[in-house]
Amino acid sequence: MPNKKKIAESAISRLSIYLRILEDTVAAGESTVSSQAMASQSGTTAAQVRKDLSLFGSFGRRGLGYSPSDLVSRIRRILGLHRRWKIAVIGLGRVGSALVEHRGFFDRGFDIVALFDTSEFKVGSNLHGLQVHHIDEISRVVHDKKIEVAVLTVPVEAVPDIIDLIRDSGIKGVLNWTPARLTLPDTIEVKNVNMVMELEALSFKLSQRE
Amino acid sequence: MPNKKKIAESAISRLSIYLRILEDTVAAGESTVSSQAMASQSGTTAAQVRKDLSLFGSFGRRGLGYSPSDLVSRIRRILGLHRRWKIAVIGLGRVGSALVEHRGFFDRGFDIVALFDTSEFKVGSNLHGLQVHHIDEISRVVHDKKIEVAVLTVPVEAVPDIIDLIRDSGIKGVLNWTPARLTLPDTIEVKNVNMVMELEALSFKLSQRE
DNA sequence: CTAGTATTGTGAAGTATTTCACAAGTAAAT
DNA sequence: ATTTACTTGTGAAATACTTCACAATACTAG
Repeated sequence: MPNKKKIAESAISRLSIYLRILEDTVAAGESTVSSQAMASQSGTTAAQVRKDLSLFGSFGRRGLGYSPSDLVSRIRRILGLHRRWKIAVIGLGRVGSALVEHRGFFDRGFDIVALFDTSEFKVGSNLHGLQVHHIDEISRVVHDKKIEVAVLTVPVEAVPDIIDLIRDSGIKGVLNWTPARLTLPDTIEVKNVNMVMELEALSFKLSQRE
Repeated sequence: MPNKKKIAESAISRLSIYLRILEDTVAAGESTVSSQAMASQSGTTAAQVRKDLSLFGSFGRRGLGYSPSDLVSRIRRILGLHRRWKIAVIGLGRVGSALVEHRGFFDRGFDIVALFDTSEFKVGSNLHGLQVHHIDEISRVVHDKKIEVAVLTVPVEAVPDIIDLIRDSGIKGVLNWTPARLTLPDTIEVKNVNMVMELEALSFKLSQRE
C-alpha cells in the first residue's frame, strides 16, 4: 500500500463520493461493481476511479471488478472512518444549532460531544442533550472528553477573540464555517466551508453565459 | 479583456477570497494594495494573484500595485455580483431554516425571496417574513418572482420526488446541499456543498499523520 | 482447449494549473 | 539625470492531475 505519497485533495473528495455510492451498492445486494459503474454514478470516468483507488492499493480483480463491501471497508479505512471522531461545535447561532441536530454527522462517524458559546444566555443551557460551555473552558473540556475536531460556526468578527483559545486547546482539526482565514499552526488541520463562496461561483458561471 | 477562455474553478474561488480581503482593505482606507499583500492575506503567492487577475484583464499599475476600490468593483463584476440575485430555498428543515435567517447571503447580493417545502405543517406558514409554498408551486413562483437560483436543503431521500419539478421550473442554478448527485440538464448549473465530505477530508488528513 | 467478452492496474501521454523569472513601468531620493 | 526600490504582467518552465491505451487476468460458452 503506497503511503506517504502526496494525495490530491480532489482524489479524497472522490473517495467520499465513491464510498456513498458503494454503500448503496452493498445495500442493493450487488456482489461486484466495476469502475465503469462507479464512474457513471459519480460523474467521473472509469480510468479516474481506478487511478484513485490505485493510489492506495489494488483492491479489484482483473476481469471481475471490485467487491463493494470490501471496497467500502477499504475506503472507510483510508479516510479514517473505521473509528468514530469526537467533535465540538463552537458557536451556537443558527447554523451551529442546526448542525448540532443534524443526523448526518452521527451517521458517518462523527459524534458531537461538546458545545461552546460566549453568550451568557446560551452558556449553561442545554441543546440536544448537551450542556453549553463557555469558550473559556475549551481546553479543559477538549482534554477531558478527548475531542479532536472543532466545527467553528461563530460570527466572523468573533474569530480573533477565540482563535488563541482554539490554538491552545489541543484540538487537532477545525472545520471552519467562517469566512475568516484561520491563523493556526500547521499541526492543526483546517478545512474551510464557505456557503457564500459557492454561491459566488454559481453567480460567476451564470454570468458567463450572458 | 480576454473572455470566453476557460477559467479554472480554483481561480474563481480565489477571486472570492481576494474580494473579501479587498473589501477590508478599502474599509481600512488603504489606497493601494500589492499582489504580495493580497497573497499573504489569502494564503497563496503573489504570482498566483497576478495570474488570476490577468485572466480577466490588467488592473494594476507596474511599480505601484492595485487600487483596492477599483479591484473590488472589477472582481464584483467578474463574479456577477454587480447585481442582486433572487434565490429560493427548497426544504425548510434545520439547515434550510438556518440559511433563511442567515444575514451573510443578503450582505453579498443574494436575496432569498421564496421558500418551498412539502410538509403540510410548514406549507402556508411564515418564516422570516416569507410564506412557505408547496414545492408543486415552484414553476409559478419562480416565474412570477423571476427567481434564478435554488438552494436545495431537502433530505436526500426527497430528491427523486422533486428533481423533475426543479428541472422544469425555470431555475438556472442550484446550490445542492444534499449528498445526491443531481441529474439536471447542463443548462442548469449545479454547485455541491457537502459538509460531511469536508469532515471526511479532515478525517483523512488527521489519519495520515498516525 | 480456444475464442470471446469483460475488467483491472498502470506506465505513458496529454492537459491543466502553478510557479518562476524577468522586462517594463513608477516613484522617490540624491 | 541617475540610481534605487518596488511592483505588475506574462511567456516559459515546472508541477500536478487526468485520460489513454494496453498487457494481464477472469470467466463463460462452445
